[in-house]
Amino acid sequence: MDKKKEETQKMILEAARKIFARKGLAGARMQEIADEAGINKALLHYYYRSKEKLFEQVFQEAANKLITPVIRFLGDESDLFDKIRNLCRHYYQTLEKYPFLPNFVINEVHTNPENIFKIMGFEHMGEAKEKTIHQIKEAVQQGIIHEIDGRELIWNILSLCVFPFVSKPIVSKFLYEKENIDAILKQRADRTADFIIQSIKK
Amino acid sequence: MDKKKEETQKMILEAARKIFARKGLAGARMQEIADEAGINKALLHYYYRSKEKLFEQVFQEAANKLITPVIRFLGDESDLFDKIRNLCRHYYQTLEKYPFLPNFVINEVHTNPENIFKIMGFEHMGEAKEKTIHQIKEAVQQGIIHEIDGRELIWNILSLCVFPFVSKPIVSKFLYEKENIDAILKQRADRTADFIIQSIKK
DNA sequence: TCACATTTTAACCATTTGGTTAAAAAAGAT
DNA sequence: ATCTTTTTTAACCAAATGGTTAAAATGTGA
Repeated sequence: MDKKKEETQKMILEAARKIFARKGLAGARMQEIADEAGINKALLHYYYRSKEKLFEQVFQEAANKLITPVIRFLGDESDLFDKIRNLCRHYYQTLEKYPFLPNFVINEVHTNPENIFKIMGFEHMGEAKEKTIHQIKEAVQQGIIHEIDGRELIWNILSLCVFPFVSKPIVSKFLYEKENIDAILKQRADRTADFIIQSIKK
Repeated sequence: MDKKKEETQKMILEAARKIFARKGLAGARMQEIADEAGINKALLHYYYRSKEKLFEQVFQEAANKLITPVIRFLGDESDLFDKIRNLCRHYYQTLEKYPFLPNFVINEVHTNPENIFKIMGFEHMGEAKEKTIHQIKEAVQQGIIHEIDGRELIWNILSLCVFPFVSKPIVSKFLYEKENIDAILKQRADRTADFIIQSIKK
């Protein structure tokens, strides 16, 4: 009995993910989510009281899956180059599964930033971030990599990992017209890490 | 008399830009745009018949300002490294003036891609793109740069130029907490070009 | 079969929102 | 001053949409 309950809830969440990703919070329609989930509006509200509640749940779940490992990678003891490879692989792997996530964040961070920052757990980011920035500074001083600001490097990594997913529809149209862009994206993870390491390595 | 007409039209377009950027097409409210422009809804509809028309105008104008120069840069005869520097400078300069543009494209390309592709003039992109891709291939063969696929390199440039603007609110929060992020963004253009060139240069 | 939980149906409500309209008012030009 | 254009006011409409409700139907486990 509980199985069925959980199953429908999963169906709903999956449908909500899809629709919210395509349309954003404002653009998404409860009816559309219900249709996508193969149920009706009444049942949708039976499980998730309101659109906002549903959105929050979907968003939080996805954001945690992306951010928690990032914090872990930034904070661990591994070598800088390994760290970059780990981060790239994680981003590409996770975003392959949740390609809607960046659009989510981008969409909603512009509408109500305060709320979104609360939902995304940025609490433990501080130390992890500082650790990596310190590590970069050391690598510069030791002459392992070229002079670069740690935050700038992190921002570059983020850009090269996330934007390809954000720009997928456009790039697919004007760069990879008839090819399978998902297959191409899949191969990018390690090459992106190489691109970054090549740029900073002395 | 015509001056006033044009002025209000400009006011409206500027207000619409702001609101559409923050809320997207679906999230934007005509009343809000009217308020932002300092006029009333009736006058708004007097000048721009419908929300869709208004959006199309705003979008087209902005998109052209971004894309037309890109096509020019991709298609010209300059050296590959200069080309990269030109592209980075153009993106950073233009997006500093129109930071809403990427969100625009991202938002709406997910809702109705066909329509958006029509509005954005991708017609002349083909040749320009091919020219640069060919140039990259030659540079690889001549041993000037490391082995890299032209489209991949272009995608990287795009990511490093556009995503910083897209991610500004988030990065501002968790990387540059109390600093002036706009000032930091401004300095990124040339350093981004260097980062790219450093990565590919042999 | 009985009791209970899940799901559907379908009507309904309140609010928001894009858009219209017509008349009055304000501003400009001549 | 008068004629025209721009702008405001304010009421209004229709459609879409989030959300509710209650009863019927369906399924499930004991």
